[in-house]
Formats: sequence, structure tokens, C-alpha cells
Amino acid sequence: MSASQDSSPANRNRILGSLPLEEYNRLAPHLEPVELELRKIIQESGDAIRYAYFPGNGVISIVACMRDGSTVEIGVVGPEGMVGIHALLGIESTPNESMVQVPGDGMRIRIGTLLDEFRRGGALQDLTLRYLYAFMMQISQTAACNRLHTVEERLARWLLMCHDRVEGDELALTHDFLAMMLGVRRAGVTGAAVALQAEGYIRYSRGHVTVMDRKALEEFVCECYAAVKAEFDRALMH
Amino acid sequence: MSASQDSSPANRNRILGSLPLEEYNRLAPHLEPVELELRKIIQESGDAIRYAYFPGNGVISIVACMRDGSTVEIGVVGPEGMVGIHALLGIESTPNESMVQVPGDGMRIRIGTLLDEFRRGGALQDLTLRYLYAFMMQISQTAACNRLHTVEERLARWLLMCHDRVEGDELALTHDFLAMMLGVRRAGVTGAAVALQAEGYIRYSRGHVTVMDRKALEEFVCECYAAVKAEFDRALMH
DNA sequence: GAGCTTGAGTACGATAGCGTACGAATGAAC
DNA sequence: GTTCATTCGTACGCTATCGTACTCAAGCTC
Repeated sequence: MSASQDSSPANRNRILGSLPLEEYNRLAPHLEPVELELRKIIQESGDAIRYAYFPGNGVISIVACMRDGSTVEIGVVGPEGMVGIHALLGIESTPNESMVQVPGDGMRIRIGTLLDEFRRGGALQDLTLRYLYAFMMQISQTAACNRLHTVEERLARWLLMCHDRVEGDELALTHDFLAMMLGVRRAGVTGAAVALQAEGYIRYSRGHVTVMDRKALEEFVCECYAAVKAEFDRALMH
Repeated sequence: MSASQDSSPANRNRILGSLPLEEYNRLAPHLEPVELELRKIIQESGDAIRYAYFPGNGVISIVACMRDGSTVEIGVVGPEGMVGIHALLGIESTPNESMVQVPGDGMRIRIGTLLDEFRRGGALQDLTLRYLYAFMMQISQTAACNRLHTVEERLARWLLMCHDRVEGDELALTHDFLAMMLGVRRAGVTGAAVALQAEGYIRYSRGHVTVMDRKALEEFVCECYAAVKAEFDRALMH
């Protein structure tokens, strides 16, 4: 029996919602609801990791930062996963930064508390390690995709990954932010966005993208999208 | 007390060599020595993961493969780590491929046996999870590096990472193989190699690179090299 | 030592993306 | 309704890398 009974953030999150009741009940007193506000940095590069976050909805970007300030997204986290998984591996901080791309809500819990449960070796450990595998495949495909595919393809992939984790077809995103995620110029995003819009896949207007034709986007996007999705399905199904 | 007493492959490997004797002795009867032969694929993309490999020396590339046959390396493994860590996360196979880049030797062990020990939650779990963190940082930096840095910088990084894991200054590598690792054309590697050679950093001749001036290479390489190294040191020190 | 295979150097036109910059349009603020 | 900051569209010269292809040299085989 699982903990999925209502639609609280805890139960919209796939990891928390898949826990057996016994484990969930041990964690529940320590879970605090949090709002995930647009553009909020919930984990600063290099800072001590104090909380793990389990989104109920919304999308969070995990970003690698360079010394000169340029950034590249290495993965996204939605209700299927968690932020702060690095800390479960036994380290206290990480150079990666976590930023809210699509606002939502979720639950957070102190890392120490979560680690205690993780180290019991039960369902939480199993679920988080499987998620970790999926996330690792996402990073690894991103590494390949960054090397081999065009800005247009990568923008399409990003939009699809976001769309998968959100209700509705509209996303609040500026070209500037997408440029930071994709690691390209703002003007580069504009060019790609114009192209995708010309094909009728999306519609853009001042910080708002609408996915108009998801099916067509899926046909246009590079293989990386499906590859990552397949690994998520494989690792997280049960 | 640790298991590092002689110079068998088991004890040249950092993970095995850091295990407390009790844990090491439980694993020891199941460790088989293996030779890591140049260019051998020790884990095929999509195949069931049957063994974990702990190199005593040599370098193994973990590679993402695309449908069209193009490949990009996402990370390297040497005596500091292991191949097959994916399986500790609870999955049976992965699309990544593992190939020997610098020949050497090591120990292997059946995944089931290793998983049993991993699930006891002792030092092996701690060591492998910390290594996993370091490896994840390597992939993540590679994703960023692939997006932001030139072929020359990335070649320098690759050579330094290899050099760190090998005794001596000579590596047996063709431009063709480096092209597969860096995800560029063979001619692109040649161009970069010529440039590094002109600066006196390396010397190249028919499948053999020699690192001539490591210090200068370290000054030339992009920040990604030091960033990954710092995370390895941080995660694996004890 | 002749022939063959493998690996390296080079060339060249094509193209994607860069850095930069400027202006237009939208939406919010007053 | 006017002002202003934000966001987007576009342009232009520049560079890195691509795709392809040809040649040359080294080392192995017979």
C-alpha cells in the first residue's frame, strides 16, 4: 500500500507518493510544504545542502556554472524526482545550482532526516537510487546532445521535457533564460524560437511559450528526448 | 585498518583498497582478476550488466552512443573508480558503453554479489556512492564543456585526465579514437593535436601521444579539468 | 624491398553559432 | 495616455567546426 491518497504536494511527487506507508509516516512529520517561486535559486552553487526538495509540480533546472558566469543546464527535475540527491551520496555541497524554471509547490525535508531514512536501506533508498540512475542518464544524454545537435533541436528537447512535467501548454520563459539553460546566446534562442514558431510547433510572445503541436515537436526533436524518456520509464516504473 | 597491503590489482584500486578488512574479506573470494585489453568493450550498450570492474590500472571510457553510430564520451574510469556502478542503482542494463582506452588490469565481481554487500550499508556503500557523486560531476562538467569549449581545450582535458590515471607519459591513441571520444571529426582531432604539438605540450606519432609538458597543458586546458579534479578530491578523500 | 594497410596531415567550400549592436514592440507603472 | 524597462527580432562580420576528399608516411607482411 502506498501513501498516494490525496493530492497534497507530497503525493503528487512520485518518490514520496511511492513510499510504503510505514516509511512515509516516518518522514511525514518532517516534511514542510514549500512554494517554488519562479526563478528562485533553491540551492546555490557551493553552499551546504540543507534540504532536499520534492516538487509536487513545477520544474527545477540543475545548472553547471562556469567561472566567467556562463551557465549550462545539465538536467531538469519535476514531480518525478527530487533536488538534493547529491547529498544522499555523502557529500555536503556541490558546484551545481538549482533554480526554479516553472513555479509550483512541493515538500522539503532536512537532509539529515532524509539521510537517516535513506540509510535504513528500504524503499526510499531504492526509489532514490533508481531516480539517480535516471537523472544520470539525463546528464549523460545532455553531454552528447550538447556536442552533436543544433540549437533548434535542443530547444525543442527542452520544451518537451518541460511540457512533460507541467499541466497545460503554456510556459513562462524568456529567451534570456532559455539561453542560459541551453548555453547559447540570447539571439541564438530567438533564431531557434522563430524557426519552431514558423513551423507551427510553438507560439511565442514576451516571456510566454505555448506548445501548439506537441506531436510535431516530438517528430522534430533529436533522439535524445526519447532516449532519456525511455530510461526514466525503465528506471522509475514499478 | 584497510585492505591495502600488497600491489595486487585489488589494492591498486582505490575503492577496493579503501575497504575495511572485514568487508574486503567478504568480497575477496568472489573477485576475479581480469586483463583490460586495449579497445575491448567490457560493457556493451543495452546488454545486461553482469560484472562490476575495478581497474588496478588502465583507463576505461564510458560512452554515449547515438543511433547513427556517432559516439561521445561522458566520462573516464581509472584505478580511482569502478565500471558498472549503474547496476548498484538497481537497474539491469544501460545504454552507455564501456571501452578500454588504456590497457591494464583489474578485478571483476558478479553484480549480484556486489549488490549484496552494497545493501549491507557499510563502507562499500559509502565509497561507491561517493565515487558515484564524483562521476556524476564529471559527466555534468563534460556536458558544459562540450557546449562551451574548443576542441583543443577538450583534447587537452582528455589527455590530462588520462595522464592522471596512468603511469608514464605515453598513451597509445589514434586520432580516430580520440575523435570518437570527443565527438568530433578525425580531422578535427588532427588539427587540435597539431596545435598542441606546435606549442610543445605533446608529441604525436602514429598512434602514440607523449605528454611533454604537463604543466603547460594544465595552464592551457579549460577550467573543467580542475573543476572535476577538485570534486574527485573532495568526494574521495577520507 | 615491394606492396599493402593504417594513421596522419592538409585543403576547401559550407554552415552553425558567436559577439555585438540597434531598433521595435509589448506591457507595466505612473 | 505617456513613460519606461523588458523582451524580442534582426543584422553583420567573424570563427570554429563540419563534411569530404586527397595525399603522404610509417610500419607490417610476404
